[in-house]
Amino acid sequence: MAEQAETLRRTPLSRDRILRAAVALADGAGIESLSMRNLAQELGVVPMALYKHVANKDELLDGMIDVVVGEIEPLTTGVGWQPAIRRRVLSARQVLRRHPWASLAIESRTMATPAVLGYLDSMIGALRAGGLSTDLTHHVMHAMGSRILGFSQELFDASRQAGRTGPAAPTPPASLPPEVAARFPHVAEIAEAASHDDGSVVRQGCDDQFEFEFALDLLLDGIERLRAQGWTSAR
Amino acid sequence: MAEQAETLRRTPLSRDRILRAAVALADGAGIESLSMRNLAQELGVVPMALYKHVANKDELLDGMIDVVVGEIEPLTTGVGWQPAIRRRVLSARQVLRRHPWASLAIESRTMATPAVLGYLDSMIGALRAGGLSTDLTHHVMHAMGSRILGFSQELFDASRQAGRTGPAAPTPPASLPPEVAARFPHVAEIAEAASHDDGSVVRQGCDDQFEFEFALDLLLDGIERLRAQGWTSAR
DNA sequence: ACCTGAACACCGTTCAAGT
DNA sequence: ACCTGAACACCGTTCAAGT
Repeated sequence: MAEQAETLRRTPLSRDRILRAAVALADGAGIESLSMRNLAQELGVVPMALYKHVANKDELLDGMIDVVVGEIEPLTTGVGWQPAIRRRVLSARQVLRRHPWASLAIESRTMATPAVLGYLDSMIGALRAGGLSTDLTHHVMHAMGSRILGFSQELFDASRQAGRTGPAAPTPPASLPPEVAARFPHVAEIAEAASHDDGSVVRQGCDDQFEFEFALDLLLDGIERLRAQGWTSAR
Repeated sequence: MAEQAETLRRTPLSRDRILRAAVALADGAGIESLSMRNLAQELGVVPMALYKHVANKDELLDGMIDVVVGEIEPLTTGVGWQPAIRRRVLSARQVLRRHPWASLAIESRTMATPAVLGYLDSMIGALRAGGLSTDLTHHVMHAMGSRILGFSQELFDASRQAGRTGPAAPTPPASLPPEVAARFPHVAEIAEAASHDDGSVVRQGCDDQFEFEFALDLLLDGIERLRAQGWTSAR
């Protein structure tokens, strides 16, 4: 009877409630814990109940991606294209850091969800408004790749480790085991440099935010140079 | 008895034979068809036989990644750092196009396999030999991200669609459905431009190779400019 | 000591039976 | 008409039983 009371009090299932529970589950327990069965249990319903609101697991993932993309700040108006794009990409990055599973999910899905298209559309609009030709804008969107959505596909990305959550741990380069350092001397050299370049003795690893902004600005500055030169693909 | 003869003729299992069969299976049938059970069947052995040579499925994936990385051309010597890096990255790209499952596999694994470290080590060596400081080299490696291994994380990447194999189909931008075009006008505009910019009437989509090289050169040229300026992070 | 069939603890999803 | 338990066709991996 306590169960009956609980059932009565429980908010009825809805697509929205399912998506928010799924995002919370993936954030908290890792994407590998997100199964239809686990999610149903979390919501206190039978697994099959979910299928009334989402067609299948892929559609669930698409919906979760849309929730995440919806958390990204809108474009700032009244500034140049470069700071506007820069600010929004960095906002996207903050959002993706709150949902570490999302970047892999975005990559493995086909990517045609309305929220993602809307995001891309507004970014393209900002580039066009900044004076980039359709030609340049097109290639720029390709060149930015997933970085336009705030993630970078770094090869050593701690947040990518299965099930990890919370703020990323310092990345490997600092403090390589001696046998690894001997075998890969060039890796060891820059790891050494990275761990000392703030003068501190403590190992610090890499500053993810610095690295992201370095790459972002390398791209944005290069793009601005092409725009100013009137670059065209001239195919 | 025919079975017995077959058994006798059959090459004995080895880690190497397992890895090559796994790569062939993933190439041919898609990564989603790669299960320990399927792989064992392909090799004509019982699933448990695989566990004598690989500890588990993750180690199998690591081994497969090493096979793929081993196919990348060595660095060209006797040219500047920029053409040397450029050539090798483009070689890596060709390899990854033969193994469309590999980029996602690389991203989802932790990435500390010896073959990958060896590859990164030689790339770092080439940058250092080209006169980049350890400081700049470090940030450049982060900025290149997965592009140093030849893949780009584009948001619309046909080769990323589950199970797809062979050369990538032309990417979406050409020929958007009218209702999509109406809702996302900026996306439609550059899609339109892309499908017409060679003067042909036929839709062509995006030239993946062009886009990849555009982004690669945008980065490499920006890096060369920083090197020439004696850039330092000055943290 | 080696090998392997059966079993365990999971999946996503279908479908028929129950209300 | 709606809901759902059981079932189906899979997983990766453990483990004990058989040789």
